[in-house]
This record gives sequence, C-alpha cells and structure tokens, in this order.
Amino acid sequence: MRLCTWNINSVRLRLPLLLRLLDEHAPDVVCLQETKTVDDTFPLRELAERGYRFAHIHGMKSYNGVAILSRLELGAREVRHWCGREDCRHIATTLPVGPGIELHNLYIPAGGDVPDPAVNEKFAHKLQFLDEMIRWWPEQRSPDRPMILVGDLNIAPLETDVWSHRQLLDVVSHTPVEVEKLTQVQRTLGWVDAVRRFVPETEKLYTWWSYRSADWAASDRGRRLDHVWVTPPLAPALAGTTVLREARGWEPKPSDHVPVLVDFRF
DNA sequence: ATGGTTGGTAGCCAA
Repeated sequence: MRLCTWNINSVRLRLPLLLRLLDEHAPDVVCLQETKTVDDTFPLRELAERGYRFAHIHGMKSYNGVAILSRLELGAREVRHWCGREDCRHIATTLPVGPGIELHNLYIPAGGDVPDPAVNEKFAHKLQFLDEMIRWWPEQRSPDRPMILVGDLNIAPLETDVWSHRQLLDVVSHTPVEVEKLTQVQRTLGWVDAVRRFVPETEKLYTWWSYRSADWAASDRGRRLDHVWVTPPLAPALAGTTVLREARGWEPKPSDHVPVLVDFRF
C-alpha cells in the first residue's frame, strides 16, 4: 500500500496537480489538508474518474479542510473537534489492509507569527491543540492498535527538520515549547516517525518552502512540517518513503508544501 | 531589521 499526505493549499485551484500526483505516483490513499472548500464544491467526480472512488471529506468555507481519497474501500468516516471548535482539522477512517488500520489525517493550527500565547491567540490555540492530543491519545487508544497518523502538523521537531536550527528557535513551528509538546504527543503511544526510519536524523529534510522567496530551490530555506507516524505494530510494515521535493516546482501554481509518500508491505 | 508571496474572497484574514 502506498499512502500520501499533502497540504494542497486549495484542492480546487490545484486539482490538475493532484491528478498529476495520482498519475505519476499512484498512491492508494491520499490525505489532504487545507482543501479550503465546503464539501459541496469538492471535486469528487474528477477523482472518482481516476479510480479514487472512495472519499471522506470534511471542509469549510475559505479555511482549513481535510480529506481522505482512496482506491481502497474505506470504513466509516470519523470527524473530531479540538479546542471546542468545528474548524475541519481532523478526519479519520479505517483501511482494509494488513491487520486493518485506523488512519488519522490532521491539520494542526499554524500558530500565527508571535511565539507567545499571552499575546497571540493563534499560538495559544496551537499549544492547547497539542495539550488536548497529549491527553486524548492515551485515554482513547492503545499503542497495540495498528494506526497511521498523517498530516500538516505545522511543527518541525528535529534540528535537521529546518534550514537553520539556531535562527528558527524563536520562529513559530520550531520553538522549544511546541517541539516539546509534539514530542510528548509522539511519546503517548510510541508513535514511530516513518520518514525518519529511512532518512537519518543527521540529514536535512524539508516538506515546505515559503512562497516569500525569490528562488525557493536556491535558498533552500525549508522546514519539515508534514509527517507520517505509525503505531509500533505497523513499524515492521514500513517499506520506504519519498518526499516529493520536485512538486514544489510544479507549474503553473505549486503548493508551498510537497507530498510525502510512504510505502507499506504487509 | 525588514519585507517578502499566495489563496479565498470581496473586508482583509490566514499561512
């Protein structure tokens, strides 16, 4: 099974690039974030025509929005709300492969610009979201359950997940407080970072490059914000990963995030 | 130190 996660930054604007991803990389399951559309205007028909007949979507006007598209039959759609808001950041389902897998697709709040929850409500929201997950996973799920967690987590936890650890220590996405909380989430169930199973922690690796750069590839000031985690029972099934760096240059209008692919063998 | 771009939507807000 090939799984993909991608912050597509508007599924309607970038439908041609999504179809290109499907044609060129043939994922069985695709998890999207920032679809930015209500469910009525999600381009389901075009995806079904390409063989992605199963879809669970959870979107709203203008902001956020998550979706799971699949060639494999999906189980029931589950939607979760965090921080008392209904802002379309979490959708889950089950996959009929291997031992039967629960799949969670998440879009964690970006957190605004100022890394101080006292003056920046958006950063406070991000930290609260992480705090709720630190409680929720061990209360509601066992580490024995085969699960995959993917998404735009909006945090680059390792020093090699950013272009300059020193210069990003006070930049939202790499501050110690949020990195520590994400690490705590990871510890709740012993989540395994699938991509770092194949790319050593000494190696720089990014999945996002800002639009505010004259030449993203030349300056290469990226961050690894998009992640695929699995619970311990699935770790032996991990067969390989690809961060599709080339997609940052896809014409005519690339997303600022690139797809992350993970292959499983059962 | 600062500003830089993009998307959705029609105001700026969010990233």
